[in-house]
Amino acid sequence: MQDAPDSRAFALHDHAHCAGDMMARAEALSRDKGLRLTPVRRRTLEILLEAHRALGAYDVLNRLSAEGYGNQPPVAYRALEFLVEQGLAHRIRRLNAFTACMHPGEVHAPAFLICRLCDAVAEAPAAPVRAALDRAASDLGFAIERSNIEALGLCPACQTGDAA
Amino acid sequence: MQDAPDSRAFALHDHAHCAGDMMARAEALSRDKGLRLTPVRRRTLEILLEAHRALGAYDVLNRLSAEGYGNQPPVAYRALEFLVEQGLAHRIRRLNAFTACMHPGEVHAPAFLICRLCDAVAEAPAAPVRAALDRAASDLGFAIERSNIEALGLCPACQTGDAA
DNA sequence: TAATGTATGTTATACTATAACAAGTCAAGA
DNA sequence: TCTTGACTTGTTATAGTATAACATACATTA
Repeated sequence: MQDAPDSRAFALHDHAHCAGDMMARAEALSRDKGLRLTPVRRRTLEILLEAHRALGAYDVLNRLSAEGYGNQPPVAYRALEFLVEQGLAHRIRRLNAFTACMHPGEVHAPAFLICRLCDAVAEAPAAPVRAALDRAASDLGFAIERSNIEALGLCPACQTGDAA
Repeated sequence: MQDAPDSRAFALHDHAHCAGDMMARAEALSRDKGLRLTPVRRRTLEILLEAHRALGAYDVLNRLSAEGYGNQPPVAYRALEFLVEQGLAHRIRRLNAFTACMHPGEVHAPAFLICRLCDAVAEAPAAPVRAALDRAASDLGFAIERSNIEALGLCPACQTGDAA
């Protein structure tokens, strides 16, 4: 969980800018919704944005505790849970990890594309996927509240030099 | 992980029959592919079919060891891994659990509908979902090898008496 | 400022999963 | 038949993930 390339949408871009932008959006969102984006929570989100890849709860915890926050699991889990509930982060179950949301505030049902070689995680737009899923569910009379759509495979970069 | 109603497709049906049918298909599949459906593996599949819901690895392990098989985690994990690889069972990541596949042999990319009240798990046909996911992935140049599509919500039964 | 709800910190423990090695099984070829 | 090699099972040990429960601190509002 410590070493993976800095790639999220499998494309080069300006980290500092996208991270700053996300933080600004998170601030605005919290203000609007009357949420408390406390120091631990804010810092947790920053950590996810800086890492720019999926981090395990204990990775986050290590960083938090190194900065003077609590050093027990619930500290990280609670902050992460808050972020996920508010749509500021996502949980990648396949990796037992968390990642900052790249489209906070927007209604979206993301699909995650996980490269099995480099561990990069991309948040793909998945409105059509979610629509198809809703249809499949309603055919069975099931009402979806939340969904996890995750795919494992090879990112563009790893397909070319495909060693596996 | 011990108490949940016997429901998979949110519909009444003949367990004994569907379980027997699945075992027969598993046998045939193994013969055809030259696989070794050993006693532990066979029994593990039967356990999943009998439970008729998602079971944790340790639930399976308890049952196996009660019947004289090994009582250490790898025993269950290996049998379950085999079944998943052969398409005879599925792993439900959201529940850290496993469930027998209801369509072994057929090519299918299932979506799992998980009721948050009664924990029932349905394997929904999801070809259109998978197709949409493939499209979203290929737009980003990502090649999907395996996918997990899971949704949390309310099953038909729990929607009516909705206590939550 | 007292009361109330929320957030954080801590202790302890529960749950999930795998690495590594030993021993047994089985089938194919020497 | 014997042996080899691949595979399966069993076991020990440990790693990794997650939450319950309680105590303390903070913030908001009555």
